[in-house]
Amino acid sequence: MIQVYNNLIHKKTEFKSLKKDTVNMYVCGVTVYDLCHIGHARAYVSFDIIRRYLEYRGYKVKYIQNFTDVDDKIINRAIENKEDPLDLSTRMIDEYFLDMDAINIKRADIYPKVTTHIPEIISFIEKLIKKGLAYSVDGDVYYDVRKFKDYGKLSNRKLADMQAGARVDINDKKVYPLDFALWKAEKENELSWDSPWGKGRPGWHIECSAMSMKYLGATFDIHGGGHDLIFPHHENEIAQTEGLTDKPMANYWVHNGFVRINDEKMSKSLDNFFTIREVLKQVDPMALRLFFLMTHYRMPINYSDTDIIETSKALSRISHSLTLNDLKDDAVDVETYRQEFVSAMDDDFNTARALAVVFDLVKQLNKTLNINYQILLKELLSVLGIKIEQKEESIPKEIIALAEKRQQARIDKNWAKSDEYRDQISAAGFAVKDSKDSFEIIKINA
RNA sequence: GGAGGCGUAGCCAAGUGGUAAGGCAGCGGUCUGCAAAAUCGUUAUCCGGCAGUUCAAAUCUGCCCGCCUCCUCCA
Repeated sequence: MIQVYNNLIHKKTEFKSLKKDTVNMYVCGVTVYDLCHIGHARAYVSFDIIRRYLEYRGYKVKYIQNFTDVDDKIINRAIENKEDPLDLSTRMIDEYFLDMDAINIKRADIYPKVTTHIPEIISFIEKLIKKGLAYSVDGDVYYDVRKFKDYGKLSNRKLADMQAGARVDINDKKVYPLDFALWKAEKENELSWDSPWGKGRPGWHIECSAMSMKYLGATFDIHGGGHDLIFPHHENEIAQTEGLTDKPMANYWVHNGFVRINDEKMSKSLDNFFTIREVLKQVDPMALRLFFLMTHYRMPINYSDTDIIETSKALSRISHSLTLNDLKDDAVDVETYRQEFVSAMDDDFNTARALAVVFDLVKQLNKTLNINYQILLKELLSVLGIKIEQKEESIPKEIIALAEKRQQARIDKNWAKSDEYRDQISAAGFAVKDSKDSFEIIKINA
């Protein structure tokens, strides 16, 4: 039995999909105005794992993830860059895939974009107005938050308490301060579309309601995103969709914890973020993935160079045991390991626990040299999306020549000479690993 | 002010009533000319503090201390 922590009710419950063998999930994607940072990486690794595990357990998963390709940030950045906003967003989508492919995130079934769903968005807004949940003012359209009785149910807050916080926009057009924009009237020559309310563009939240409705229907199984999306984004999505349909939008609301730097939230405004590609210059992409998996997805995770380097060492332990060959094929009990893995993952996708099984398996494989452990290990790693490829490191000819000279010195038992060559090789950034009568050269990661 | 989370070995991190997973580092052994790499073994009488419930608590209750997030765009 799979248990999932549902943020709507703040507890773990048994996972039951609407349709027997299918899971429909929608994960909020990125606003494409810049390169992705490792916070994004964590989010999409988390949901990639959920998706992969559900598939492993026999579900057919339909996975939708949007791109927000029109919003203030994109427009502002495009102005700074003196480039067309849609060129910017298109470019960043390509960059997104480059990063996510590197960390082995399975592609979503559909990546809907705001700019290609304007008619759906407009029609959604029209229905909300018709139902009396939204109103238009001077070309803007706002959601009338007080008309939706469940407003605040996901983030567990009351309208009155939020006003006390008093950090809401002061905007004369709104009837009530917490009302939010569904449609924004065009500002001087900004990117805009025709609508019943004049030229303009969609507000942020409406896209997810309109697009999830289009691809997954009124109610779907899992809605995911970062912890920071709970309010206002997901709260507003619920208001829009459930206000319109009077049905639950999603049965399970799942949110991943933040990546922190020095115990503070990593964010662009604090300027303490690392992009995915910066990190991948330092370590193997799978080390980054493993780093996330070592901590449960709902917990905050502190990022540091030291920690990620430790993780690469753990990763090499796994990769090494995958390279073992000439293994025995005696019958061994492999099922116990598989069951432990499944029970860990069944428990709200507890990858930290699941990895303990993986490492036990590595140890068992090293000890017994039995191929059946290796087969299972490969199976479990693929569920976790850890793809280990035997990289052909290109070793420069001169390094090989040095190593060969050293090997001759070893045969001659000329240890002084041999050590000298080894020093030269390591100075060049390589290490020689000796075995009985041969050697291997590996590149040392800086 | 309102809502929520976290505090477990040197570091990272699971564990939510039955007596502390796993990783990294450290230590000891194997291998090696010596190393490195690899490998095997080992490493918390104890879970922020105090009180309480219980036969039994890291796990439940109360209070306290420390840290973080959300309430504005944000994965």
